[in-house]
Parts: sequence; C-alpha cells; structure tokens
Amino acid sequence: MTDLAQLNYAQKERLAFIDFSLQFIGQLARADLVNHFKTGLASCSRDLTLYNELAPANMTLRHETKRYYRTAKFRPLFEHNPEAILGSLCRGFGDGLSNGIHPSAHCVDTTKLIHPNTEVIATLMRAIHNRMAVSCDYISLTSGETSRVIVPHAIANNGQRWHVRAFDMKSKEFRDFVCTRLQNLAEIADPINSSQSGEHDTAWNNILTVELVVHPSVSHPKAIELDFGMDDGFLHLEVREALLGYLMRQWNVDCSAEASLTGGEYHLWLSNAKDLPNLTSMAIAPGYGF
Amino acid sequence: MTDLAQLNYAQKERLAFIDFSLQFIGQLARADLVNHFKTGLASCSRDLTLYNELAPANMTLRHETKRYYRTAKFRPLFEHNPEAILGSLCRGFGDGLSNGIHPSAHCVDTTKLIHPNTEVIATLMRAIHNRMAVSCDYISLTSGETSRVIVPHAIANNGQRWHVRAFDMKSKEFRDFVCTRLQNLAEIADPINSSQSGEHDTAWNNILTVELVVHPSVSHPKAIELDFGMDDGFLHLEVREALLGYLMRQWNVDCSAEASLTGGEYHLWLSNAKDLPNLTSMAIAPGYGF
DNA sequence: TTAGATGCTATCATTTTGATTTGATCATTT
DNA sequence: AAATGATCAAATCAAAATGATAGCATCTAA
Repeated sequence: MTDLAQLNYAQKERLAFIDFSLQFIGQLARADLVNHFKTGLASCSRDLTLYNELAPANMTLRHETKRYYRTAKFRPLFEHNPEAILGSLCRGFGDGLSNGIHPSAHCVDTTKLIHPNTEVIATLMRAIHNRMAVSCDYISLTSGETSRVIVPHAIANNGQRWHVRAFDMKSKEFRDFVCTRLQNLAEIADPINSSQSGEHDTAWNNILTVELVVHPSVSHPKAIELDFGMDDGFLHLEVREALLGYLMRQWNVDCSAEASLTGGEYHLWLSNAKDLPNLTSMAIAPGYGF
Repeated sequence: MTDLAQLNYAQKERLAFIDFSLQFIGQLARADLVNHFKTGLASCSRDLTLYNELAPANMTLRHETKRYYRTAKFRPLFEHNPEAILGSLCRGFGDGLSNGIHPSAHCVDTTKLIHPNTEVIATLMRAIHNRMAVSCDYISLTSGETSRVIVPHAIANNGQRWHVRAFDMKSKEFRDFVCTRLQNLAEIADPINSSQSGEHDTAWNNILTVELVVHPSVSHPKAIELDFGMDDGFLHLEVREALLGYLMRQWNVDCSAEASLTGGEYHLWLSNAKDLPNLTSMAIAPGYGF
C-alpha cells in the first residue's frame, strides 16, 4: 500500500498539483502536468495512476474530452491554505521557480503599486539574520533626506508598505523605515551594541490583546461576523504594540471610546480601547484619543 | 558543462532554495536542505557542488562554522520576484506543499483577519472555469440575507476582501459579492445564458488608464516618488473600471477635481479624474464627485 | 469509416537519489 | 597537546525514479 508520507518531495509536489487543479479548476489533462513540470508523458500517467490509488473517488476520466474531472465525492488529499491558494491562483502555482507560471485570468489580486527592491530586502534580511547594522540614506515624509545608521531586526507589512523595524542611531530609538525609501544601503561589519538588538524593542515585543466587535452602526451585523469568522460577536487578536495602529487603520477599526465615528467604512469597533495604555503607535488609528 | 535549463524540476527547486537562502539569509548548511526537502545528505553535497559549478563566486564554505556563506560577489542564479520573496519569507519557502514550513520570525506580513473558506473558493473557481451558475445565500450589508443564483466569472481582491464578480439573476446585472458572505453554495448544472458570461460585463472588461501624481500637499514628494517607483512624477495605470474605486480607496488616492482633500494619508492624487466618465465603481473613491 | 488526438500499460535504458564509508577541518573538552 | 565530536566532501554501489518508446483503447470530427 502506497502512502503519501513515503513519497519523495518531487512526487508529492506533482500530486499536490493534481489535487489543487481538481479542487480549484475541476479538471486536468496529462498535458497540464507535462507543461508545468516539464516531465515525460509516461511519468504523468504514473502520477495520475498513483493519485488514483491514493484517492480513488476523487477523479474520473472522461474519454469524450480526454481529461480528468473532479467527482462530487472529492476529498482533498492535501491541505491547501486559503491565502496560499489565492496566491497560487493569481500568480501561478510553483513557488521559487519562475517557470510554469500561467496565472488564472479569473483570479486577480490587488494591484501592487509598491515593489520593494530585491537587493534592499536581501541586504536587510541578511543584516537581520547576522545581527549587523547598515548605513543608508533615508527620505522621510517629514524631514526629507538624511544619512543614518540603523540596526534592523524585522520586516513588516503595514497593509500598504513594507517597513523595516530598526534601531535608529540618529534618534537613539526603535523606529519604522519604509523599505522603498531606503537608498545606498551598506552593511557595517562592526558588531552591534546589544542594547540595539530586537530584544530591547519594547513596542515591538509587547503583545497586546485587543477586542474587536461589529460596529454598532452596521445594520446587518451578520455580514461582518461572517467576514471575520466571529463565533460570538467578538474577535480577539494578539498584536504587537508597534503594529497595532497600522492594523486599526488598515481595517478601518473605529478606535473611539464610544464607537462614535460615522461612515460606512467602519465595520469594526475596538471595544477595549479604554483598557489600552496611551500608545504612540495608535496615533494613526481612526478615532483614537479623540 | 552543466546548464540550468537542462536540470529537472526537483533539482532546479533545490538550487533555487540554495540561491534564495544565500541571498536572503546569507548562509546555508547542508542540514537546512535536508530539513526542507527531506533528502539524503549525499544529495545535498551534490546539490551544493552543482550550485558551486554554476555560480562559483556566490558562496564559500567556512570550516569554523561548517556553513556556506554568501560572498560579496554574489549574483543570483534565479530571478526572485519581490512579492513572492516576501511571501516566502513570511510563510516559509515551498508552495503547494505544507511541509518544510519554517517562517521567518523576522518577516511578518499583515494580519489577515478575513479567511475565505476553501470550499467556497473552490466551488466558485470551478463554476468559473466550467461556465456554470451557482445558487447561494448571500448576506448583504444593506439588505441582509437573500437567496440568489449568480453566474461568476472572476475572483478579485479589493485590498481587504476577496470578491466574486458575477451576474446576479435577481438584479439582472453584474455585481460584486464578498466571498465570506456567501453560504450554501450549490452548482447548477444547466448551461448558462451567454448574456450572463463575463464577456458581457462591461464594467469589468473596460480598461481605464488613470494618471496618479504625488499629492500637492506632500512636503517631500521624493519619498512618495520612491515608494511608487515614479520616474517623472507620474504613475500611469491600466485598471478595470469595476475595480478602480477599490484601488483608489485602498491607496488613499485623492480623487477630487482640484486635489482638495486634506489629511496626511493622501499621498496621491488622481490627476485625470475629470477625463473619466461618471463611474458607479468610483462611489467609494475618496473625494470623487464632490 | 477513418484519421487524429489523447489516454493507458509495459518495457528497458538512463538518470537521480539514498546509504555508506573514508578522510578533512575545526571547536571543544580533557 | 591530544582526543572527541560535529559537519563537511568525495567516492562507491544499490535502489528508485524518470524518460523514451511502442502497442493498444477510446472517442471526436472530418
């Protein structure tokens, strides 16, 4: 009896591709496998036979079209993560390799307007992993261009932009820097001071629990409960203090004490706002501290 | 002479993993490869030797640490797409297979609060590919729960939620439905009416060209130009009419005729707003039509 | 009715992989 | 200073996976 766990990486990948295609496209032909994996025809037949052994009820061959079709009894052989799936549908299946990409015309992700530079991300990530500082020029919205030395310890997406969280030698505190506004990065070989490492970034390491509820102004709260998968009307989140403001802004969470913001975009209310300490990260949160 | 193009899929994947690790982590040990691909030790040595043949200047072994390190002369062997990279760093390398996931603690994507149901996405995608209608219950924010029959033709992310674009039999027009608010989906075997197919969705098929410029209120426009990769101060986009409003809202684009919105969140201005026809999709766009 | 496309299976040569052994380097311990 | 242990490389051989090919089945479309 063959078993999924015994198979090697390449075989599992091909079976996952079959599973994915059946589940999300509903059909599959041998040529699709050949196209994607640049494999031989005989292998495809073998893979399809193997898949059929592992999940006999999942697909049937229709000779009229010479394709395999998902059956009504289909049970996925692999667990596909929803976010990863949608990414695969939009970008094409197959991470890491740029070949075999044929994105679906029927699945479009948001238009990405900001594309961090690969070299910048690479340099930052290496500096983070190797605990090194980098020198750079930074163009801030408030103060324009300045040269700095920063000690990065994490990269985070705030919903629109990728930021690097770093100790800033100039201001002597931990700050966020937008990755696309960094230029002329250079690694600095000298070992960093331990007080500049990520462990000392309190706003980053402090995990807050926030409670979100459907905004009282919403006339059909069930819709919002479905969106956010709320069982009992509450959504409890653990969020880094440094990222909380971004999160509230991204999701248009009304952070006023009494849910007093009006406007159709506020679907959620931060119901424990008064329990939270006064946070600088929340300066951008809608309605906070008014 | 070995050549990248000659290698099989599995080998290319392992080389891409080596390339990726060197570029974004800066180092790599044989054990990392074993861990990820569940491969034998001997294979790793072979893969590393092969990588070294293909890119001799990219890495060196340091016996002190028994790891390979990226050299200063590193030239990536594979093209890594920035969005895909950041995804890989956050979620772990290796699409399609859930094994070998060890996401970086130093790269955090936005907190996803909305998780579309895999079955719903699968059913919709199959209906789209097979040009079929589905019956469903939909809970709308304005009118609450209703039963409908829709003919989907695309799935799109509007920046916060995944929508399905579909012909709605009830209203007899093309509309957006939030995927998480769809329940009790059932495929309808009857063939669809051709007037209900995606080709007739004019707001979807109409591609508009929009011109974005840095908002005049920004004091250091260079920062914004860097964010959006503007060469000459302009950003020209081709956008589906049906998605334009979402895009303007997602990026906080001031859509007023004279860039009259105030507020630090408006980094961009839609400079050709007056050239655009009156669009229902733009109802949610900041400042539009005021 | 027949040609053509695409599917399956079987066979065999080739390639890739896994397991094992031997030897090297270097940090750590004795 | 020498022994120990961890991890690397390289070589070898057996096992497994893959590619190529050929013969046959099924169905569509001409």
